Formats: sequence, structure tokens, C-alpha cells
Amino acid sequence: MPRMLGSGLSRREREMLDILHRQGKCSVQDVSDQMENPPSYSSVRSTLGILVEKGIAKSEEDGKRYLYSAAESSQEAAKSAVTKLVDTFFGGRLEGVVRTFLSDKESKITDEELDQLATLIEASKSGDKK
Amino acid sequence: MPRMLGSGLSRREREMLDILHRQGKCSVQDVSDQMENPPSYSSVRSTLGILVEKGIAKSEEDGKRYLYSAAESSQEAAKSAVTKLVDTFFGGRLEGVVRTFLSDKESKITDEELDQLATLIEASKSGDKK
DNA sequence: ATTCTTGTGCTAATCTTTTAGCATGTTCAA
DNA sequence: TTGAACATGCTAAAAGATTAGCACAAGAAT
Repeated sequence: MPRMLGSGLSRREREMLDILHRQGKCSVQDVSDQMENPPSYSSVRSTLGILVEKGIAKSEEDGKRYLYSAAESSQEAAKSAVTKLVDTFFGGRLEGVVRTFLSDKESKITDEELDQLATLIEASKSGDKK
Repeated sequence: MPRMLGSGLSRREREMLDILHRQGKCSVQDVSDQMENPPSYSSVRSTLGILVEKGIAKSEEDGKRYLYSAAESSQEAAKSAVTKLVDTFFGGRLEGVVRTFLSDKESKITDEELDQLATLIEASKSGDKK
């Protein structure tokens, strides 16, 4: 019964968990469909089962089958993912992330989104006097 | 000789690669020191060796020993990491990342950094006419 | 010079992950 | 009713990752 904290997920486990975070509730088939090189249905099923055993994912019945989803709230998972990314690649500075995203020509962003971002940033300035 | 693309790294491989991205050049000992539950020196060494074999890391001689570093430029690796994060947790929208970071009380950010961010965003607005 | 430290090369064992396979149950349509 | 189509439970083998161990080399310290 290995415990395996934090990022201690195997390759397939992480792959499937990411899908659950991206998609929300998924059947085994849904997960399989999202994978680039899916193994057999059985394999997907058992790996999802392991995720559930570990308490990282949860499943609920939906008629005769199961739907899987991430156990940790997306909020929490997202927060640690962001922290890790920022620390690993940008020395803890958020600006690096933003700069990287904006300079990637593949990633489109509208002026409206930029405005929202600006507002968000403005609102975070010290005091935050309201 | 499995190829293993993208995120197809095992748990230890990913752990060590992240360290290389965070630290730049590292000796085996450096990597080991950065790990929370480091295995034996031998283990670190052989896992780093595997990373090199796979072409994901590279090593250079430094006197009698080796220094390891990530093969892919940090730029490139960072870009794909950002893209993946944004897609997985925020439906492709950068704002979610920023919001998450800013709302995390652990992550400190100065007004100066916020200003820089604002400038960056301003500069990205359409056409960039100015 | 001998010993300690720190490094490498190579090898092999152990543990984990990943995978497929078969038996079985339910629903739906021909 | 018969049998696809699709789902699950359980099992076990195969592939892969992780780890440790031993032999050996070179430099520094005693």
C-alpha cells in the first residue's frame, strides 16, 4: 500500500487525472477517447480504479456504469499546479508565466480578456482599498 | 527503446527533470540534495542516466564528474508547461492562472511586479498600435 | 604510502505500473 | 429468443521503473 503524495503519480495515472480535471465527469470510454495512445479498455478501467483506490479520483454510478472525476477540487489542484509551474520555470514570478503565454503565437487572447486581466491586476495592488 | 513523448516521464524522472529546470546545471549530488526523499546516490545517478539516454537531459564533464541539465531549452519547456496548465485547469484562459496565483495567500507579489504585469498586458493589446 | 572521500561503470534484484484476458450481467433490437 | 453492444469484476502476466551493490579510479588528508 504505497502512499504516494503530491506529484507521486505514475505516467498513466497522471495522464488520466489530467483528463478528469479537464473534462469533469467521464466514463471509462470518455477517458479513453481523450488519450492519444489509449491502451485497452481494460487498462484504462483498472488505472482509473487505482486512482479511486488512492483517493485521488472518485466514481459514482450512472445507471449501469460509472462516471469518474477528480476527488480534489479543481480549485485546490489548480492552485498547486500553478505554484509548481511558477516555481519550476519562473523562479516564483508570475510575470514569467504571463509573458510566456502572451508570446506564444498559438495562444490567442482577446482584448476583452486582456482588459479583464488588467482589472484583476489593478484590484490586487497593495492596500486593495476596495 | 520506447520513445515517450511529452509528459511521458516516470515519477522520478519528472521529479529530477523539474529540478534540472529549476536549478540549471547540477551534479548528481545537487539533484539528490534537492529531493525530499532521495533514494541512494546510485539511484539518482541511474535515473539521470536514463534521462540522458532518452535525450531529455544532457550531461557534460566537469573535471572528473558530470553535470546534468535539461536538454530542451527552458523556454520551450516552459511554453509547453504553461500551455498544458492553462488547458488542463483553465479551459485555455490565462486569466484563471493569474486569478489563482493572486488569490493564493502564500504567493507574495509586489506592487512593482504588478505594475510590470500591467505594462506587459497593455503592450499585448490588439494591433499593438502605439 | 595508506586511507578517506567522492566520483564513475556496470549488474542485478525488487517493486510498481501497465496491460490484456476471461467470465459475467444488462439492455436493446432484430 | 437470440445475440450484439457495452459495462463490470477479477486475475495474472508482461513491461517498466527504482533501487542497491560491488569494483574501481583519482585527489586530498593524515
